[in-house]
Amino acid sequence: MENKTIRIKDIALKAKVSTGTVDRVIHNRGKVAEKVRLRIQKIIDESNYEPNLMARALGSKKQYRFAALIPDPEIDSYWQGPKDGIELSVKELKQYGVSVEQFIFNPFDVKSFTEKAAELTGSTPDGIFLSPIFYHEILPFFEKWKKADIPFVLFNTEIEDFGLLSYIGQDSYQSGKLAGKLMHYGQSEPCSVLVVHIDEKTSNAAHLVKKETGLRDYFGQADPQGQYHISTIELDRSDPDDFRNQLDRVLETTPDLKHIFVTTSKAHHVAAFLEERHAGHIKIIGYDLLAENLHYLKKGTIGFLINQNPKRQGYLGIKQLANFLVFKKKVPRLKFLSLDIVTQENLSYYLEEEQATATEESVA
Amino acid sequence: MENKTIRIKDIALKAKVSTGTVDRVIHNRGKVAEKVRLRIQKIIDESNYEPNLMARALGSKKQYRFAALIPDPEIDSYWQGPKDGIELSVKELKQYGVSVEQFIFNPFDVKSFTEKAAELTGSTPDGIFLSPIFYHEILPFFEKWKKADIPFVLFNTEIEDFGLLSYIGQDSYQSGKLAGKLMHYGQSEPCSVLVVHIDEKTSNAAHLVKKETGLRDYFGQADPQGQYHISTIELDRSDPDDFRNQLDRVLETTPDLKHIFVTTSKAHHVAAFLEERHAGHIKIIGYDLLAENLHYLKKGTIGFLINQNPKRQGYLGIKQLANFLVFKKKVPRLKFLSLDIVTQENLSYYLEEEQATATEESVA
DNA sequence: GGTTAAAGTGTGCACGTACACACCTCAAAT
DNA sequence: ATTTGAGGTGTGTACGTGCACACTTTAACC
Repeated sequence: MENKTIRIKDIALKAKVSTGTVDRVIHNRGKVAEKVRLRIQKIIDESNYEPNLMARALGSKKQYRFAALIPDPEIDSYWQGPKDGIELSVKELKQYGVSVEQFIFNPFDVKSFTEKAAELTGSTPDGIFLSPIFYHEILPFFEKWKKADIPFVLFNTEIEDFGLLSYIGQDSYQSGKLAGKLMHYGQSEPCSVLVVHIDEKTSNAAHLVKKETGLRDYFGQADPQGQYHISTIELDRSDPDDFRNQLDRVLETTPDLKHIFVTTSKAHHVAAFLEERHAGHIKIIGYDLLAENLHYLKKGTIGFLINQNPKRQGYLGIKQLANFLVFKKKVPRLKFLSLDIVTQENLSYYLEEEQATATEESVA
Repeated sequence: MENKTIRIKDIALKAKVSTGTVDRVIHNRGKVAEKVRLRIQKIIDESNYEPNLMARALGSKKQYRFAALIPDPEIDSYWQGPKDGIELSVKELKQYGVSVEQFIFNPFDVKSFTEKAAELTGSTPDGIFLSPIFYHEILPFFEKWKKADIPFVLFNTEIEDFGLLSYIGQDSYQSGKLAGKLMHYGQSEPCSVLVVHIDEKTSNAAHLVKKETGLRDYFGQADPQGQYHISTIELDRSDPDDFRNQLDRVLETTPDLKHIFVTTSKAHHVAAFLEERHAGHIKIIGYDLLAENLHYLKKGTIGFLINQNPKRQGYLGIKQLANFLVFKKKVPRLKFLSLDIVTQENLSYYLEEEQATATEESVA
């Protein structure tokens, strides 16, 4: 019934004014007599007018410059995903005048991070997209952006309300629980479980701690008698000897170790170690579809990988900014991506998805 | 560098013709001198011109009428997913002049199916989207559509090449393999496994057979000695007594039964039966996030559900038609959706996704 | 050489919105 | 009484493409 799309022209006709005046009311610019403004606004509301985004984009030559602050994929290949996602969304959005400047920093170098963040801030972008992997260092920048009224979207690492527009990523706690479930399912007798944090200090990476807590809480509920024994170690590959020694010690002292949960995307390092030690009875659950991880997933050393959808995070993040700034839509403050369980058997579909997202999506 | 988007006007300028002539070359309509056509085509190719879809949609008042042939969600709630997906995509595509007429049939009544299919054909739509759940009955329609040059997209149930534009759904064989993996993972000693087909005759539902074959092949590889014993039954709820009797017989004769694989979305019926019989040690793997299934997933009777993404199937199917007809893009003949493993722990994200797809997607 | 039709080409408007500019009105200041 | 300026309002063009229409050229025929 409401077949006819209502246009500015129709509103103008109804309100007995020109399209220009309606335009002024819609965009809240220029001068309009209060009486007329009210009359027009009422008609707009009642007719639930929806602007034609295509015509709008066509007529407007406004440019939106976004800035993205991401770690160097050359240094940690995990970050290739978000980067690809960003570039994919740009491809789709450039028709609407959106461009994204990337600021790449070294994830192992705080100075590089702050430098690039400062550089980004200096470029006065219209919107910002970043992974705040250095918690303490990023806070002052949040303040600045807030003052300058530049919306920013976080991804991958969640930080509670600091004036951010929205967060995109996983619920770390819940992913830990899921890892627990996967270990526990089908396990007929209790065993020991090891949690491994690699290459990131838990003091500055709250999401790793959340993952561990999730796992422990799962067993807390599923195994109230505490028959499963859970221990934790922090490893650092910068000292290869220490890396092996620590793991060796665990293997020796924990003969009934059956499962290892690696909270970062570096599960493959643990897998390589286990193969070396011929400990094929121990299964690993880790994160992310890095080529190195997939190698061990196919061999069975890694049982499951939880996909954090890095590409989708990048894609949706930029989309989110565009939805807010370009399309003036309301955006959810929290966007939790699904916790995809990846095994050898369903792997290919998640890899394919990485490539095929482009053609299927569409405006809204 | 390649910053400037190239327009028809630019091409016309370069080729020393008017925009009208370029338009004729692009759309292959009207008369153009061969020499000029080649000259223009060359410039188009070299400049990798991409038409501005917004301007195109704005200027064209062409309407696209699609038709969807789907089972009645009132009768089998699984089909609510595709229906929602269809309506979601329409919401996004109506700006481009796309509308979809739905033809709803009774999935348990062949006559209803053929009737609606005939009705649909009579409406001469520009594109067709359907789930060909009655294999034999749909073939003659394929012929008709092929002759009338109406592209059709299949979903949910795959049928090999019959002139279809593309298929959207899961790789059934692979999903059976995945079910095998999930059963086998962590299972420390061999056991018996039961495959259950409910409410669909395997003779007319090739995808159910594929699932079973996938499961059997998994164990064939993972358990070459054949220590796991796999049996199959076909159930029909239209005869409740027979339903129970058959299951009871299996329980009696198979004391080491640990896993049941239900190949349709009806796992909840088996779960209800198991609870009645207090057979909590048997775990079920089934398909799809129906409310009834979720009930038992949360209680643990159902261990995993494989999500077939019904909503996404509907969404992408219509999108696919639009990509082909409206945006003149090439579309893949096969679009396998991911095999999502759903448990109690990651359930909410797949449910949320059902709602939140709308705002995130965009043209391309 | 003139008529005719077909082949080939150019022009101009429409789509719905944004925005610059021109204009009109009326009161206050000169 | 004229100027000034601000408050209001309308008009027209641009955005890139699709498409109808009008126009020009070419060749063929009597």
